[in-house]
Amino acid sequence: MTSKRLLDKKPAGVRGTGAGNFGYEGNYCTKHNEHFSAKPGGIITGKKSPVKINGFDTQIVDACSLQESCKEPCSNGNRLASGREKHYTKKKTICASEEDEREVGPVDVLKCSSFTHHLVLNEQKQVETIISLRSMLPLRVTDVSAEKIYASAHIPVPHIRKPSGHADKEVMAATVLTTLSTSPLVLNPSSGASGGVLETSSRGWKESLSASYSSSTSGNWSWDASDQSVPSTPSPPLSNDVNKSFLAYSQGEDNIEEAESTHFLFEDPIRRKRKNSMKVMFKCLWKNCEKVLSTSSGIQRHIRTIHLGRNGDSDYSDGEEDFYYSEIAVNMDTLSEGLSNLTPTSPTTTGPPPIFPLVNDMSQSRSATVIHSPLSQSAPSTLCHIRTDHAYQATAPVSIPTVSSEPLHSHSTISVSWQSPSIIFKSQLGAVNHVGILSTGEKRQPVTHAVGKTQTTTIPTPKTSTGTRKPRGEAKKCRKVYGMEKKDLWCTACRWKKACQRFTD
DNA sequence: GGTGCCGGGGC
DNA sequence: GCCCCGGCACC
Repeated sequence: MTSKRLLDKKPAGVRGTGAGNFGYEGNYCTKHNEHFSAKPGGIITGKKSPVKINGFDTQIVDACSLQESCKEPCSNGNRLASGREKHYTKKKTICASEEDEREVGPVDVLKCSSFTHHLVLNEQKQVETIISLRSMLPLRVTDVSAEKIYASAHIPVPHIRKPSGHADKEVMAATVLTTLSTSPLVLNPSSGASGGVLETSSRGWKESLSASYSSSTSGNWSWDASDQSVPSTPSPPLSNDVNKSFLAYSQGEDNIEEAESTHFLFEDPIRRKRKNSMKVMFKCLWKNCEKVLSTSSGIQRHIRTIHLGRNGDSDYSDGEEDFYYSEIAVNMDTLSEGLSNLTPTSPTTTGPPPIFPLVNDMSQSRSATVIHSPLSQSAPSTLCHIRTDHAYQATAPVSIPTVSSEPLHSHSTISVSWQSPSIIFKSQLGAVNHVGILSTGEKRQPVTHAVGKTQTTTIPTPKTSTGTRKPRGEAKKCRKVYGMEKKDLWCTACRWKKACQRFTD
């Protein structure tokens, strides 16, 4: 998901935060795999149980107004009431901010103490929504017209802003997210598994909290003005921050992607260099459909016509298509690299042509796997051997057994024999599934990390490209063995001042 | 200083 | 893709 897209969505997401509006309209921030179904009357139910958070009571909302309000904002793409199983795309809109809830005034406000929380709405019907943590951020867009639209006649619409504590929480949330987004734990792709990210991020979150806030005796959080430098790095626009950092929480795999966008925002030269090779593609998430198109309009049209059975010529879109496709970033460099690596260019290359692992599994597990594991998906499903005595590029026999029959999240083992730098295979899908930060384009890794390690250790990190140099081999090289006078006996790599291929450690 | 080799450039 | 070389780190 691109930050841009989120930004684009934001105005719609926060629209109508006026009084009386609970901010449900279109602001159903969901996790990817959250499936909702619509009950008669437009009541949306989720599979999760309602949760009371921090002891706050639930809100009472007129169901009709809710229904009404949840239709309108679907302009942002998250309409939930079609009755059809929705495949939510990763591009999510900004949830109703807590600002919304604060505006409500007397109505008790749910506090977001977890990544998602659910609002239970009475009037004999249950409504659950998932509202993301980022909803706590001060996204304040006052739209009077939206107020009119969404304000329910049945809901008392206090215009009194609920004071104190909520604003503090808002600031706290902003700081938390800011801190997260600037935390190396989040930014560093080497954090590995998403679980680790969550854990470490959580820790940093707590630490940053304790560092950023001082708690008064009344129990209210107070902002320490002297500590506003806590987000030690220049903060990008807060709205971007919201997206990035929250996703680090709620969408484990997404943090990779989001971290990438973070780098964009921070103008990291390295990232920016690679950014040029990134191309956003749009993948149809419809079951058994792996259509990937380069334009959103194209994929929308595809979904409309193929899957929704609508008139494809019509540009009219109610946004439903948005649920059925996902943006994926394709690293064109690694794409080409992977293809060239997998192509049996060497006469000694054995084995069948690489078969790209197919997206069936992907489409089933959907976006969660889109950026799941770089190597498990990037490696060809066949055992790929490359052997050549010549080219230093091909270096050594590299076998990458991967198991296409296993779940994608199972770890593939990478075995690289002898000194050769490990070749990170990037098949087409691998490149596609590599989103951002994992696709460093690095082909070579220090050999010390290459042998007998799982994929997590072979995932290139930006740091590996700088600073760490391959230790010098102990074995004599062609130069020493043959001497300068017999340079023609040297291996090609030695002649080219590359890593010797003949005498390896 | 010699060596290994990475990164980059020319063709 | 082949070939070369500057430059850097290691020994």
